[in-house]
Amino acid sequence: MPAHTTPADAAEAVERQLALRRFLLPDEPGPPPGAPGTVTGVDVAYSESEGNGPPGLVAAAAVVLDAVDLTEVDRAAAVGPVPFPYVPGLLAHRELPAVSEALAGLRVPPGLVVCDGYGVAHPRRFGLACHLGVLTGLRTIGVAKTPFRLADDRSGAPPEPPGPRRGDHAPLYAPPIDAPEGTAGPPEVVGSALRTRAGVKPVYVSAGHRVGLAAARAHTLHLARDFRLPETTRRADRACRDALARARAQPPPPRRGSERVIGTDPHPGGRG
DNA sequence: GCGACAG
DNA sequence: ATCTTGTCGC
Repeated sequence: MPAHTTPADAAEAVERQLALRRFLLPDEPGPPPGAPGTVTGVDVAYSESEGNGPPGLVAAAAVVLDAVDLTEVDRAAAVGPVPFPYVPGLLAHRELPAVSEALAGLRVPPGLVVCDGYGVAHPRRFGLACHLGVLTGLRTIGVAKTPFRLADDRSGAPPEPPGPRRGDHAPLYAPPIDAPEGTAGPPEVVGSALRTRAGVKPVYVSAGHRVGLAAARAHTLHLARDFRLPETTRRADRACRDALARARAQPPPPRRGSERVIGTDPHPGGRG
């Protein structure tokens, strides 16, 4: 699989998604939650691009946990200039260059990768979790903190909330994609609003690469036993913030190719 | 045309 | 995501 190159604009970014989507693999029986192995969390943090001051930076971190006791096994980070503007539906092009770099820096197999965002619960069924999976070949799932407007109607109505108990879940629907010609079939289930803790807002789970929705939910529940978010996401969030803080304190070293800077593509382009 | 819109 | 004041609770 070719390395992710930064699209010149939104149209090109969408084309890239549609092309890569062909390589997305379906559910496959992987290690069940808690089975011996590793599970990895990835996340990114940004620094403000203050006019003529500091350039916009994106720091990514990958934290590997022991799948049995959730203790940390390894971690890696990467920092580089923000390669693409924030556009709903195109998040992968903004975050994945740094995330891939961080994953490449790990010394142990990542196992299942838990992303902070969506998988197939996406306008084109190719959220960042799917994108990362296709790029790396790793098994991935997406766990987002807020709902995405995928409603089959324009009411703007949020997803139906899941039941009140931990483990309760409700379907996330989206209009059919790949509809031949106005063949607007029934809405499809693309994810789940999952209650990981009683009395707390749900998280939004969707399948990524080589992992189905049921397995994605099961893993999420296992990783989010004591908190609303998966332990993987919590650790990665902390790690990328730390990495960003270190990068800001120690600006880019002289050009000697020692510290690899990534995403050097200028011309981010804009929206439509 | 206008609003909504993962992180 | 990031920026912020303030409040509640262990």
